[in-house]
Amino acid sequence: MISIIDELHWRGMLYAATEGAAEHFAEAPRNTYIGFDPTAASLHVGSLLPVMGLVHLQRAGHTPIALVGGGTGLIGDPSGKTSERQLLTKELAAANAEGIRSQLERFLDFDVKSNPAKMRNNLDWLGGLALVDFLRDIGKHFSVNQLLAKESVKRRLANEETGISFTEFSYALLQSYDFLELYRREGCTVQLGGSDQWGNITAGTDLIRRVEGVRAFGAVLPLVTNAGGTKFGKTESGAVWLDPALTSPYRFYQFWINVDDADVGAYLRFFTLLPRDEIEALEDRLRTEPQGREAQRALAEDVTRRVHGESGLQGARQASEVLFGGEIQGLAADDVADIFADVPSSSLSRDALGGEGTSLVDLLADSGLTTSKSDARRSIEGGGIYVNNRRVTDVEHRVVTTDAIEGRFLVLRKGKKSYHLVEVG
RNA sequence: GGUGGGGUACCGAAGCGGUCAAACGGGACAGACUGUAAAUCUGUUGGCAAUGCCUUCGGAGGUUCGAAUCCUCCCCCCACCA
Repeated sequence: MISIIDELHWRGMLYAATEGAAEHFAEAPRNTYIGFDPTAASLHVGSLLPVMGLVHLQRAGHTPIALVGGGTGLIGDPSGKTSERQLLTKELAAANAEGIRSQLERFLDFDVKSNPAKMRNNLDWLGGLALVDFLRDIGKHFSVNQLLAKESVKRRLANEETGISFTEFSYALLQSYDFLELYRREGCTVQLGGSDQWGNITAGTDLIRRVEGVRAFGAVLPLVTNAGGTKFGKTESGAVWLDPALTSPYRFYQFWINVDDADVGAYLRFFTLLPRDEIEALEDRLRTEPQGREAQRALAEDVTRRVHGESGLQGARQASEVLFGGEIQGLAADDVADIFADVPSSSLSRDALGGEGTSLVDLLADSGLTTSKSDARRSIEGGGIYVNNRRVTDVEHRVVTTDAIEGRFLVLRKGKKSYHLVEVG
C-alpha cells in the first residue's frame, strides 16, 4: 500500500503534520476527517485541495470522513478572517450542507466495501448540545490564556474596530469537540485541513488526549497560491464553482486551460491523480514546446471530467476548440447551439433585425458583454469586438437578418475569451 | 469630552473659485506580440438621443455669473490630549 504521507509529500500537499502522523498512518488504515464549511450551496475550486486530500486518503486505504459543518457553520470560524462573519440561518446552513454532500459524492466512493467514505454533519451533535454540559465537560479543558495567544484571535483583538465576538472566540472549542465526537463515534484519529486550521486541529488533538487519553494526529495542506499574486480560484466573474448552474462546464474548463505556466505543475500535483512520471513529462513538454499547452490541457481535462463527467468535458472541449479555432461561418446552426450551450445567451426577436437592423452598440450593452453603450463604443473603437468571430470596427455598425447564422444565431465576442450567443426567434 | 487632521471615481492619491468628468499610480478592460501563458508596449477606464447634454468629489443647505474648491449645520474616520 502506498503511504499517504509520501503521496501527499511529493505532491507538495503536506504543509505540516503533527509528530508521529506518518507512523500512525503506516501502522493501519485510519479514519480521517476534513471539515467543510457550508457557507454556500456549492464548493468552489478553492475547496478542491481538501477534497483531493480525502480522495488520496481513500486511495491509500484509509477511511475518509467529510464533515459538513451544519452546526459550526452557524458560528463562523475566525481563522483567516479580519472581520466578524455574517451568521447563516439554520435553514440555509442545512440546504448548503446538502449541496456540498452531493458534490463530494463525485469524488469519493461511498459504496466500496473495504473503506467507504463517510459523510457526517456536526449539527447532529452540536444541535442538541446542552450548554452546561459542554462548559463542564469540554470548556474545562481549554485555557483562555492559550486561546488568546492564537494568531487568529490576536489579530482580531488588536483591531479595536471589529474585535471578536464571544461566538467566534469559542469556535476552536467547537471544532475540537467535533474531533472528539468523531473519535468517539467513528474511531477517527486524524484531522486534515487547510494550513489556517493548524491551531484548531492541534486544539482537537489536545482535547482528545485529555479526555480520552488517546493520541490523535493532524496534518495540514498548503495554501494554494498562484504566480500572479491574485487569489486562487477567482476570476473576473467571481469564484469558480463546482456547481454547473453557477459555473458552466465550459467556463470551468477554461479556468484550468488558462492557468499560468508557473502554476500548472503545482496544480497538476494538487488537483489530478496523475502519477509522478506523467506530471514530470508534462512539465518537460511545457518547457520544450509550451505552445502545445499540453500540461494545461491535461489539467483541465482531468479536473473537468471528475467534476462534470465525460459528457460535460466533451462539451466544454468542443466549444473551446471551435471558439478558439476561429471560423464560425461554416457551422450549422444546430452545432452552434451545441457549442454555445454553456456560453451566456440572450434572445432577440426576428423583427429587430429586419429593415435597418439593430445597432451593434445596443446589442452589446443589452447582452452584458459591455457594461454600457459607452463601454461598447470604446470596445469597438479599440478593435475588441467581433460578430461571428469577425472583427467590427465601425461604431455605427448595424446587425441585420442576414448576419444571423441560418437566421437563428449571432455570436458576439469581446476580446479573446468573452462570448455571448444571441438567439434570434 | 478637548484639540488638530481628514472624507475625491473600483482602490490609493492630487486638486483648494472658472480652462475639472477631475493629474498621477494601482487595478480592470481592449489592442500588439505570443501559446487562450507570463513579461513588455499601446489605448481606454461616469452615463447618454454624443463637436453637445446629464450625473458625480461624505450629507443637507448657502455665497457666487460660476463650487470638488468659500461659508453654515450634520454624519463618519484618524491622531494627540483627557
